Amino acid sequence: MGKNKDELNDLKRIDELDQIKDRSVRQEAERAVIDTWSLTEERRAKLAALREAGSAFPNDFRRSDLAADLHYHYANYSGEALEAEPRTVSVAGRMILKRVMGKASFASIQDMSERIQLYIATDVAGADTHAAFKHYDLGDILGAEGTLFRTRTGELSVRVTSLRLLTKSLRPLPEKFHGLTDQEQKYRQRYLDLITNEDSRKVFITRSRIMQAIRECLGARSYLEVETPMMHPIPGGAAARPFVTHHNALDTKLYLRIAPELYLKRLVIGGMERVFEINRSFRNEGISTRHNPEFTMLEFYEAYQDYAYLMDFTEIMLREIAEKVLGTTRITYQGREIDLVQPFERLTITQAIQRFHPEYTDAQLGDRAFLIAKLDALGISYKPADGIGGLQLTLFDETTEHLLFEPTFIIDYPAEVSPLARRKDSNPSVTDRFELYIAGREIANGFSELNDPEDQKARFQEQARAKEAGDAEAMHYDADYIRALEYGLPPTAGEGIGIDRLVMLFTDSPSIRDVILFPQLRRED
RNA sequence: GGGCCGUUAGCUCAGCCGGUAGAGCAGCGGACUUUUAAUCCGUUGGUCGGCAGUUCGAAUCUGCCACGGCCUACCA
Repeated sequence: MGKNKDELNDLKRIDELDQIKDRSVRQEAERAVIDTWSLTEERRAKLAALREAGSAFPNDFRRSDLAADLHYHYANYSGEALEAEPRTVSVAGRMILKRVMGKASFASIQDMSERIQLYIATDVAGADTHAAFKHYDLGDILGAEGTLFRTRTGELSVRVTSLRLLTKSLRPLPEKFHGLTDQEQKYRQRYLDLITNEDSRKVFITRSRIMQAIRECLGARSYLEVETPMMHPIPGGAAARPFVTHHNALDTKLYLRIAPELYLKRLVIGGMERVFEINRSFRNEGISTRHNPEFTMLEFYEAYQDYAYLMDFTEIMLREIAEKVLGTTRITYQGREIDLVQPFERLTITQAIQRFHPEYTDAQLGDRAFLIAKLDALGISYKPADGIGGLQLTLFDETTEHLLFEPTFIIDYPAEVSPLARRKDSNPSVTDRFELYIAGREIANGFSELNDPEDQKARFQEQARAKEAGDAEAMHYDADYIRALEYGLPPTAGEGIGIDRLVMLFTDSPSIRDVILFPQLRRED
């Protein structure tokens, strides 16, 4: 970057100046350093003056109202009504617009809810207050007391009687009209993005409401929210490469969890028949517009239910969230509309492939040699050891997944790629499992849980063999989990929902970084 | 990891076929008592991402590097 020199950098450079022996070169360099400071210099001087005068960072101002509450509450009050019966309020927030005139000025301050306009007139607030105000800078945190009124254009405003500078801002804000547009800076300095871009603020408010709606939805059905370890001695519950760390006192290797699944099922064994967890999982894989190394997942488990129930429930939950958060089940994503009120289609992997590629026959999709030839021809890589199911899934992932814009459950995943899912009674080579796709992306993954400890043991052993053979994403053998299963896991259905992707969908965000406050970026040096 | 695009004032951006840097906002000084991206007058501010090369001369052309964005590959 280099263009955003912070104070530390400047100090570093001043330090470096001492190394410069040649006097004229040094003077030149000193001037350069001071230039980078010039924009904050003025503000630092103002802060110094505040310190001289007494309390530069007061903490005794209390506000009576939030901007949005005032706008809402007085929406129907005319200017006359407000003048007839003056309402005294105190408001506080960051000054984001400033319009100074000779003897009266306007400022817009922004609090957590919204903006409200201040009117600072010499004849009401006093000449001293107005004079002081003129020296306040955009970005300063102000506290104001006054009475409500309406301006000529009808905007609800506070006619200020007293005004205080609560926190001096030393750095200038991004340009007021365009705001901050540089993507990198939006992510790195999210606070600036939040100050200047209302859209961005709204995304994170929506995110918070989605979390709340999920908790309400599950809470209403007697689910217990729990927190299980994020540091795992044996990573499990998903096929993914983990992050590795080390515990000093225990002198042991620990992994950041790739999924909470195995711990949550231990809890079901323990009698918590309905549990859920919303928190981060970590996968040591690529970063993209759809992947952040740490991502938020909801996982929930309910005893005495199966994957068919989960599909019904998922539809209900998504509708409930949409109604609560957006007030409608119709969402627009990147210009296309999705109505969650329609029942979601349910297709097997081969049905889905044939839906978009009718040229494939049942016989071809059931023929291993054909699938291999096709994948080779398409230049798609696959695991040579895979059976028909695995190859079908690879073909699906590469040719069909991204076309599933309408909410669609893909059902009956092959057992070989579903080591934790229960086998289908009518066909043990597939499982009672589904994945939900919306807007071409996997949003959820659920199944009837495998609760046969002996089958689970065999599947772990198979995974361990694959790991030996070099599959970095294959699962570890987890003896403790098998021991837990041997006590008896009731028949259970469990599901994981990628929260970040859900939020992307609900906020019409094209990138996962737009819905994560501080997405992982390369180090800034 | 691969492909494409980008990096110019604190912010948002111009800058042609190479001739040595511009606007708006912010800042500073001034005018203005209902503005709202306030307006008007004046003004400060730039190692043009870094390094090297071509050239009399590079923000501009070339190469390498750094960082970012988008697409792409594994995954949710």
